[in-house]
Amino acid sequence: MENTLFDFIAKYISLTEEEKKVLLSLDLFRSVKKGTTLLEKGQRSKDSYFVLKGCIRIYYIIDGEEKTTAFYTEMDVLTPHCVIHKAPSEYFISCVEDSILTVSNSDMEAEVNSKFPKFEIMCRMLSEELLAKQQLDFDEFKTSSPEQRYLNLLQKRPDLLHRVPQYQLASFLGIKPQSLSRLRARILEK
Amino acid sequence: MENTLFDFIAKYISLTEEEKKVLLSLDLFRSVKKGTTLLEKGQRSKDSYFVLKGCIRIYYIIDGEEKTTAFYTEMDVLTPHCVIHKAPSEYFISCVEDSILTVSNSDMEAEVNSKFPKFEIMCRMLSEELLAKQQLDFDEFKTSSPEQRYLNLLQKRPDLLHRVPQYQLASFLGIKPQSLSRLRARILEK
DNA sequence: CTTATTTCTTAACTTAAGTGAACGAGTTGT
DNA sequence: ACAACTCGTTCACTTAAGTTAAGAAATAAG
Repeated sequence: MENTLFDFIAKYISLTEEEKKVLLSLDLFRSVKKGTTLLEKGQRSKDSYFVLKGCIRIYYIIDGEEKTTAFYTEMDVLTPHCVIHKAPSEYFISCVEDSILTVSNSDMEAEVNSKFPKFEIMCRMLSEELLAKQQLDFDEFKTSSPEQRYLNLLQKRPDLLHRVPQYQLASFLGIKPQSLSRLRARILEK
Repeated sequence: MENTLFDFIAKYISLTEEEKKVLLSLDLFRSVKKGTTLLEKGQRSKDSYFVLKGCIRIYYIIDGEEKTTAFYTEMDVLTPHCVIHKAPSEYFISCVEDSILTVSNSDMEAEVNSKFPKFEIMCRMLSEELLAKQQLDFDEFKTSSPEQRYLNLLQKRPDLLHRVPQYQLASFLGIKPQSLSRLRARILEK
């Protein structure tokens, strides 16, 4: 479990044993049950998440309807908008499966970053990388139809289709659950 | 012009006169004519852009059709995906209007960052902020209809509607130019 | 095990976006 | 000044997503 975290970090910087100890002393690991709400709309949380195992999602409630816009699975990092912009959260975060996460708050991160410039560098690299990747995802979404998006998801994150309820997948693809059902039936006919 | 840049930087860190001189000595400013292509698909560029004046866009060519997915105007920063991932670019970048930009390459940035940790911090803050903001934009796109997206753009970036050709706006909104025309006519009837 | 609740699918109908084509306005180039 | 081209709009038609509703299947609760 610790190793999953250290392997992830190793993609960006190399840590000494000392530094690893410091990290572990922060007591970051959390087990979270399926269905748990990690962040509510309106809250001013400072917590960021790294998924070691399991799956969490971002969702909105718009006109009384749940709209899931993002899923985070193994090795994904999620820093909520409200943490960065110090404003009440526009969305909810909840646990799709029983999960193991690291939870770190921004004050703590600021302290670690100032003590170990390495971490600052890692954070910069990571967020630059995520920004560029998300840009591509957004572009792909804009330039394709719901059916193409579904087929694309089938290629890129096939696990999601089984791990996650259809109605959450539907809004993730920007459509209604009924449309997703129909779309899948249409594809099978071919 | 230099002041626009320094004002932007001042939102994140404070610079000494010395540091400002170093920045200016890098000769970052460029004037670019409307229609100029800054980045071509397939290129392995290392250049990032900051828009002081004017407008640039990202576009793809898919099945022979131009698909514009993003516009960058005054005070916007653009680091192309290929710079971060060191891979050939998937998209083009071109100048929508005569523009004034700063152009900086990633080697230079790495050097500045290592000499002035302040810059490293600024880059981290900036990309975290952009990532969180883009996440919200993406969410809003997913959860709304083309018409809602258009009305939303009318609120948030009304200037774009006049600065940019309709067919580019259409793909930016995820639809065809004909649909945008129709949609606007529909709104006017109300 | 049975009941209740949630989730998924199907269907009929409505609405809006995609498609192909035509036309006029504006621009560019010769 | 004229032809060529680009861009925006409109129209008729096709296709797919939204909506409303009902029923089947799977899950959770008693």
